[in-house]
Amino acid sequence: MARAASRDSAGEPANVAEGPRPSLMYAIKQVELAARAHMDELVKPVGITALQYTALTVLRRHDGLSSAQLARNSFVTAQSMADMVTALERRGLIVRRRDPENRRALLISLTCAGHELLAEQDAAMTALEERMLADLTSRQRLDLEDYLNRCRAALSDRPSH
Amino acid sequence: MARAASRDSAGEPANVAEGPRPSLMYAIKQVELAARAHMDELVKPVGITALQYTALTVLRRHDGLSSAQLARNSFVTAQSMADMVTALERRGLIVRRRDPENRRALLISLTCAGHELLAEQDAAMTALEERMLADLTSRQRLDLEDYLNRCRAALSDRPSH
DNA sequence: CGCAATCATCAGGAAACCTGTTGGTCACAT
DNA sequence: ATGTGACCAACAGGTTTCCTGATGATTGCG
Repeated sequence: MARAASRDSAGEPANVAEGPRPSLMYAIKQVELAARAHMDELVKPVGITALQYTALTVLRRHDGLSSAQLARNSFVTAQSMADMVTALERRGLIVRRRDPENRRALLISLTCAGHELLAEQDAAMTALEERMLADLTSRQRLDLEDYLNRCRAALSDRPSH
Repeated sequence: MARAASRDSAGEPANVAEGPRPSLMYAIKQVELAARAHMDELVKPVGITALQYTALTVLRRHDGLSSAQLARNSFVTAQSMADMVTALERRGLIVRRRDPENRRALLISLTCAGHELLAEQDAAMTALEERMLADLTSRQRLDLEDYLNRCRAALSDRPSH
């Protein structure tokens, strides 16, 4: 394994040349990296990556998305998402069918196998999130989610008018 | 461009099959993805990626880290980090020298060019973070940082004892 | 009808990961 | 002092994820 952050570079070291530098974006990235590392270990036995798992959960919530919509949701190009979609399709976790109302698009749905795979992971993922939030009160968790949603909205494009 | 999340898959759509599913890890990931997309656009003219930029900022705060320490900080293997380190070295943004007290390790430092590159990006990065936090009060920003740090700590290895 | 926008996809390539292995160095306990 | 194990860097070889650029099919609209 040896993936976990050991003790050396953690904590607050000695030679910090402090400044009024962006710190919150870095804090978010650190939490995301740590969470993703744990997620990767959880889903590795199933043979998918944390990225693929996330895409599957998005499809569970929003059945019938197209590959292009999925790509925008993850801030990648349609070509990048196509790689992952074909991989998931080859594994039999999703199926695609022509949109009857828009013959350009292929709508993606989870297969039974896809639903089952997600269901098997739910408990572990909930436990992981619970571990992450263990130090926070219910009130603080709600606030955190609210703050994060506001950050996401603020970063949406559409600078003005 | 065309990288920004358009309006279709955003917002709260119709067919949400809601459940008590992990939501905060997903919220964090979404903010990180959005921030990274913006960062990538900012540093693209300089010819580095958001990942490389982040590594440089880590080195600015902690001069003299080894490649292995850097790897742990980013939750990747030493081999993965080696790719990026050699890229940054080839570009003249960092230098490596043998640790006099531990002849295994190579300590990494920013070059003048590396420091200058970071200095040029500081204003834009601060502006980006300000935009992200525009909707939050000072108090809420402090709370958000505190909550995130607690999440990161809770995800650190060392389950018990 | 023509034209721009959108979706999927092919081609080719770069970046960022990985496993596995080797050799050098260090700490520590036989 | 001699293992032995942990650590660091690096080489080899490979996969996944992402990119730009181009193509063809479809759609909506002026």
